[in-house]
Amino acid sequence: MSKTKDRIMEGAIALFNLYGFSNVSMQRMADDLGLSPGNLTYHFPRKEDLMLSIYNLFQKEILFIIPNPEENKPDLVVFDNQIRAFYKLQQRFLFFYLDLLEIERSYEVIAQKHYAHINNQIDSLEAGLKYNQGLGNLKNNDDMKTLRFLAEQLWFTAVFWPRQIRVRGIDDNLTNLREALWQQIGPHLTSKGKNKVKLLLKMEQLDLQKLDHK
Amino acid sequence: MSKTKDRIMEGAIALFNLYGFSNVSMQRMADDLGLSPGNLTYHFPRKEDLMLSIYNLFQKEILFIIPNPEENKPDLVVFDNQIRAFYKLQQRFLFFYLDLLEIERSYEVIAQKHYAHINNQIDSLEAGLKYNQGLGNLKNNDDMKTLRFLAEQLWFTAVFWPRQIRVRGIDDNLTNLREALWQQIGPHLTSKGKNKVKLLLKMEQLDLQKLDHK
DNA sequence: GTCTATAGAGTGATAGAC
DNA sequence: GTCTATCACTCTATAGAC
Repeated sequence: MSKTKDRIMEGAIALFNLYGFSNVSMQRMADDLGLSPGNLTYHFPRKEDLMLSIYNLFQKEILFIIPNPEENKPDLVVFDNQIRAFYKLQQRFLFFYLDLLEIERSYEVIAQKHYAHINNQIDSLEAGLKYNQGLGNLKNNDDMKTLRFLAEQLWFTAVFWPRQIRVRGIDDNLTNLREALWQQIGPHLTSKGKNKVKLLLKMEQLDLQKLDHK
Repeated sequence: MSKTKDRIMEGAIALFNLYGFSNVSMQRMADDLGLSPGNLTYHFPRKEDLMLSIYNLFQKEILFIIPNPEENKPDLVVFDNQIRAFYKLQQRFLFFYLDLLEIERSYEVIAQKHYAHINNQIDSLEAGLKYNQGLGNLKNNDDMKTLRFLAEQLWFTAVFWPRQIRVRGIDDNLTNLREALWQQIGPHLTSKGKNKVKLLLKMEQLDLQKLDHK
């Protein structure tokens, strides 16, 4: 991968995050990156080619955080760490979560790829929940349908979080997302699971207090 | 309100729903409505003026379904009807729910108006939940924070529902939305409330069976 | 109220010199 | 690999005749 190609991709991500995917033209990108438009289209002939490269990068990075269903075995602590890592990645590819529908409308190829990706992500979440059911953290009387529902709900909340924040015009932070997600899991936890989560969130508060005193 | 003005607004809503707000130019609208561009801009000098008129219409219609917090006293049956009416309105102003962020990014005036509207809607939902707590349909040990959380979650689910559907490339229907919302309310229902909801959803199934036999 | 015509800026994408 | 120059198109918005 050439150095310039890399620079263009990272620059594009930054600009897309700032102004929104549709509001960054190839022209504007070239200006901001100190490149000629001709050079830009030498590396990425069409805007779609650039988007595709960025999309592949995105998918590579997210599969590192939330792996395929059969490999996803997170206990509650690991799951909380997955949320944190996901939030970070979401900030990095923010435009993607904000403008996803517009991107899908423009590029059919990405739409098709992403449909499959979403199903895979929800399957992974479901597998993780089932794993915790086996560990005794989640209630056993919850049937398959309930866990599937919960997985879809968690995906929904996490993925549309940044858009919701902006649509409402309020401030974003990781704590609120984590709270929203754990709140949804709450009713499905066993008492064992509940204690683990309480400990998890209490440790968090202690850490925060320590930071405050610094 | 002039007849042409009305025709333009309804035509614009239809086109926005079909192709997305950003993908319908004033030019294209004029063509599709059989009007000259000049005539269009006579009635609505800027695209923003048209959007503002549509937004005001939208707000008028939605307040008829979900009134202000102090007037919102829905028992569980009424609440279910509110969901149905909301879904219908959401289909009518579909583009608004799909492209809200893009509209807010383009028109600061609408953004400001809508921030307030959202808070009002969530307040109404919360008031409705509290009312049902008083009726004994919702658990009494749920504190204020929990009900607020639930109200935000319900708003979130309902508002981003159409976008989620499209982003995943799956088919939409009212039943799935209702199921998702009742699923979230489920853990907070008293046994009295649970029975009412069961009855509500069972009656629904009977109705559907009747329709099937027709 | 409705029309034609057009300004002026921005869009993605290409050609060809160096 | 990088540049300048430019095409063909679309966008919002305006001017002025009828």
